[in-house]
Amino acid sequence: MQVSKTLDYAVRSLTFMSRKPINRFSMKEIAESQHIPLNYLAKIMRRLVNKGLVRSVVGPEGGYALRKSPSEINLKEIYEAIEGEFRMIDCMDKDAICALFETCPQLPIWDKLQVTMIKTLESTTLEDMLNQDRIKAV
Amino acid sequence: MQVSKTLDYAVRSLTFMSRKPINRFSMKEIAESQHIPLNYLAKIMRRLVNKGLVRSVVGPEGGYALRKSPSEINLKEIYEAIEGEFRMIDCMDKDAICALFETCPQLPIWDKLQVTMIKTLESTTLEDMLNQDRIKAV
DNA sequence: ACTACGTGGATGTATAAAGTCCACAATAAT
DNA sequence: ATTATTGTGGACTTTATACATCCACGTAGT
Repeated sequence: MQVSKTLDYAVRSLTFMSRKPINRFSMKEIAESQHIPLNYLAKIMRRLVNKGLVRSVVGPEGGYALRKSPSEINLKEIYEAIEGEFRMIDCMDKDAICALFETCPQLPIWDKLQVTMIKTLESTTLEDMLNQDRIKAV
Repeated sequence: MQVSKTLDYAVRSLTFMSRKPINRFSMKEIAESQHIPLNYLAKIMRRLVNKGLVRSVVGPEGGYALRKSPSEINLKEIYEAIEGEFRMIDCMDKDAICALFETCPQLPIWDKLQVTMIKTLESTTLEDMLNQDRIKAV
């Protein structure tokens, strides 16, 4: 029940891109500013591109740009681009039919928790992150 | 951001113990009914005993019993017994001083999410699980 | 004394997360 | 056209953690 490093990297990168009104950030630029291994970031960016959160341009002067404004990109989209559909828990027997399914009192509870999480993720956008600047806050 | 199998095992076991007004469940009994490897369950139970959620009796006719009523045991306690303190995310640089800390716009957001999660976990008790019986519900 | 049962810790295994590498494709500048 | 730059796609390796197993020991009921 933790945010993976990979998801953190993705959020960081997108937040970084949200901060300046520039529409082209090179992978190198992002990787260095956010302390992310370049090749690993490449992999992450591909997912964001494929899921339509980010546009990419190849070649010299190439790089990435957000496809939507920061206020229109929420954490749920980012989560799903990186990790796939959000599921709080898998059934005991992940691959076969779970013998305990019918009398599984905790399932509905995890479901409820899941809904809560999804709603919260959905209602938090990149813009919200921008306004949280620690330096300002302190 | 997922419930681990181990936590699931713990919740299952405690829920199982909540269902009947008996105050002694052998490890074997729990393991079999919940399809949990016996030796692994042993390890889990030790944590629950150490954290004071469960009382144990050694020897013949020994076993486990809840120390509190199901309505007084919430998910947060169980989580913490198994996984330790709830943290949504670690700083980028887990072991050293994180270079990005001061200008880390996402930290406050993860904190907020964390608070939401903890509150929800805290307000859900074993008793809530009991009332969720799928068979009755359908 | 014997048996049933939990304890504690060491050890092993499987799976997933994190990270690396490289040949290739696209494009801007020369 | 050629070259330099930048992203792409996938294979591969490494490392960490979750999950699981084992066994010698302590305790208590008979």
